[in-house]
Amino acid sequence: MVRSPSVDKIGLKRGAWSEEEDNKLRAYIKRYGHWNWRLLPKFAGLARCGKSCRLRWLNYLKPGLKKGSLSKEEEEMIIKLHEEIGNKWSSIAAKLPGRTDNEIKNFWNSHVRKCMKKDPKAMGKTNEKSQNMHDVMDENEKESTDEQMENGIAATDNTSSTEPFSQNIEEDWIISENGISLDDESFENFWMEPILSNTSSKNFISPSQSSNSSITNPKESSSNDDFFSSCTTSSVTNSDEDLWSFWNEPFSLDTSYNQSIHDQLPPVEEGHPFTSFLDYDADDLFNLF
DNA sequence: AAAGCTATCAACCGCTCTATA
DNA sequence: ATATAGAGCGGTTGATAGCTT
Repeated sequence: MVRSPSVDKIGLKRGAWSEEEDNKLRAYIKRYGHWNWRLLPKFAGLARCGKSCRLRWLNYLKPGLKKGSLSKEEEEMIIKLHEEIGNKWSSIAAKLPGRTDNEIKNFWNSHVRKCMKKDPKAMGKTNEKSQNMHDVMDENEKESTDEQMENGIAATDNTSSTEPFSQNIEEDWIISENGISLDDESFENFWMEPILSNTSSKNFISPSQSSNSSITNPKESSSNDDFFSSCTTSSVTNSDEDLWSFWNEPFSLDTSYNQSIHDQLPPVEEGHPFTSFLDYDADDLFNLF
């Protein structure tokens, strides 16, 4: 079901993702968001291409994804939407919360194949006469439901997960009303692993997506002054807005850790000049990281 | 029990779209 | 208006679990 790991010509890993890689990617995105897929793996300490990271996140790691088989309602919805808009998998996925375009595409392709075997005539008319397809699928559905009933399995509830993410999520993340956050230990590991695993990555880019706005990672700064001067020196072209975004976006994830940092700072209001942040005592801020 | 076949789905590939300089 | 880079999308591939012979 998964590809065997391999390495491409520039040393980037391919194939199945390990749990460690998943954890790194999940932790990084939870902390900083996916501000730049191409650069993200470097900063997250992953030997993967950005595209691979993006796909892994969107199709597997992103919180809120449903795992397990599609429900009958979801299948009907897919058939109906496919009838209306065709192979617009992402558009169909948008109408099915928790489902990915890849999942829907896979479902469609495997079921189309199944239906073609059953009734090749129906498939020739799929687009203009999808009802035929629907009928065939209904028949298939009935059979599978019958099989399930014979085996004593509930036919309708297919939403329960057996995938690694749902098994591990409670251990890896604290789920609260405020969202999902790393517990303290994971957070500490995150600080040490993804960033330090690539010692050449002395800087990280603000999630405000400005490609030239780089701010020194406080943990990597040789001094507090390095960190704060990196926010202000003319060689770094962060605008007030960038700095505002840097300060707010990574910490707007409502993690308990970040919340505790915020709780210890005077409130910073939106639109407030960022320089007011720099009025905070540098040592205090540095220690908070 | 073993070999062959099929279905599933994670992952990759390459093209298109969009934003930015 | 054009070039370029990054993101997104749909098509395809390939490993493997499970089923059939």
